[in-house]
Amino acid sequence: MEDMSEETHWLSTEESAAWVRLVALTELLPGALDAQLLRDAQLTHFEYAALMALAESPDRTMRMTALAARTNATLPRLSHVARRLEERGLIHRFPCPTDRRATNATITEAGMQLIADAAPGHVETVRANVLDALSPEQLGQLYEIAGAVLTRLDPEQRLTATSCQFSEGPAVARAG
Amino acid sequence: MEDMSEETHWLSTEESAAWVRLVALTELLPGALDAQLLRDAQLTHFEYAALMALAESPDRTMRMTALAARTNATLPRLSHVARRLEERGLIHRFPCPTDRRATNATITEAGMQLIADAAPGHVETVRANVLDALSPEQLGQLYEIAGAVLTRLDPEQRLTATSCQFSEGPAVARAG
DNA sequence: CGTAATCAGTTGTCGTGTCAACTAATGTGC
DNA sequence: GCACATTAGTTGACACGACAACTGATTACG
Repeated sequence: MEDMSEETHWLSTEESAAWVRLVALTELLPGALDAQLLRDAQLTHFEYAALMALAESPDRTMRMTALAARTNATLPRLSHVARRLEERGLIHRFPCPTDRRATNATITEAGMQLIADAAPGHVETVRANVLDALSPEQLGQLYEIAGAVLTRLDPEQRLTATSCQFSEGPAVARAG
Repeated sequence: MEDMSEETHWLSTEESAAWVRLVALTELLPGALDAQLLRDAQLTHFEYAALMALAESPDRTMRMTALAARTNATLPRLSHVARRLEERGLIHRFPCPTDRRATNATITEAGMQLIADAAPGHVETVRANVLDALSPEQLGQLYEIAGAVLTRLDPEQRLTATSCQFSEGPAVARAG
């Protein structure tokens, strides 16, 4: 019963079982992250990630386009989010001196303070919902598996090209 | 340097690396699924999953509340989606005979036809973006890892209590 | 029983993301 | 150098999901 190059290659029992769980995971995890951050810092996980990206950048500043790539956002989405964050005083936007089309965004002191305050609770949520459930071996397996999948989903590695986010002495905690 | 039960236990390098990749995965995968299904069947992945759940149910019928739990939707969300699907003739809603508060939803023949047509492309997308990147060992590891995490995120196993979705002779293909 | 509490579902409002259109600046080719 | 294409970013209109308020039916209880 080989494929005729038109017949669908349906999922095996093992494939289907793993897939169902992965879908459930991707369905539930974002909501859990958003819920905690919204409750404790009035930030979506996306806003938190954007502020983190700025906080970890040289001069705490990034071009809008670079920040959009880093956070997997479209430019219009980032523009809307940036306007709201700026209205809250968490970031500041100013024209790029070298390219007058471009806009730079900087995280403010208030923004640094907010994510510094929010980071511990966020880390705790990550541990409680994910990391604490995994053995050290599984942590490494997850790293490999997610990396393999991201080769397909994110070939240019826009999202994962990052200086470590919470490891060791966190830049945010120091800065706060 | 033990915790004082108030100090944040920051992520290790390994934890941070795995976490960043998992976040990227959960960020990118839903968009990839939605993009293919919207292009080929004008369905979001959520709508597709809801129709699939109906198709696999006895009598192709489910209570709204049960369908909401099965798809991790709030009832208002499902109500809106159901109205749109009904307007497109893909499902049919009618009052439950035994409980006059309740509403039952049935997938129509047109709905069955649509997901039968959409399923091969969807399976192909799942393979191309995820399964083909993993070894058989990794598939099993993913199953275990996602299961462990879901113990935290979905203790009642609402999302994963499912008859296998695409395995073997798929009910949808038979029915279409 | 009859009243209160709960449950099932729908509807309206609002916040957020997507898409298309637009402005403005930079690069390209002849 | 001057059109033309491309790039960076913003804005407005629309679609979808969350939350709250609401209707109507069922259950709990005294």
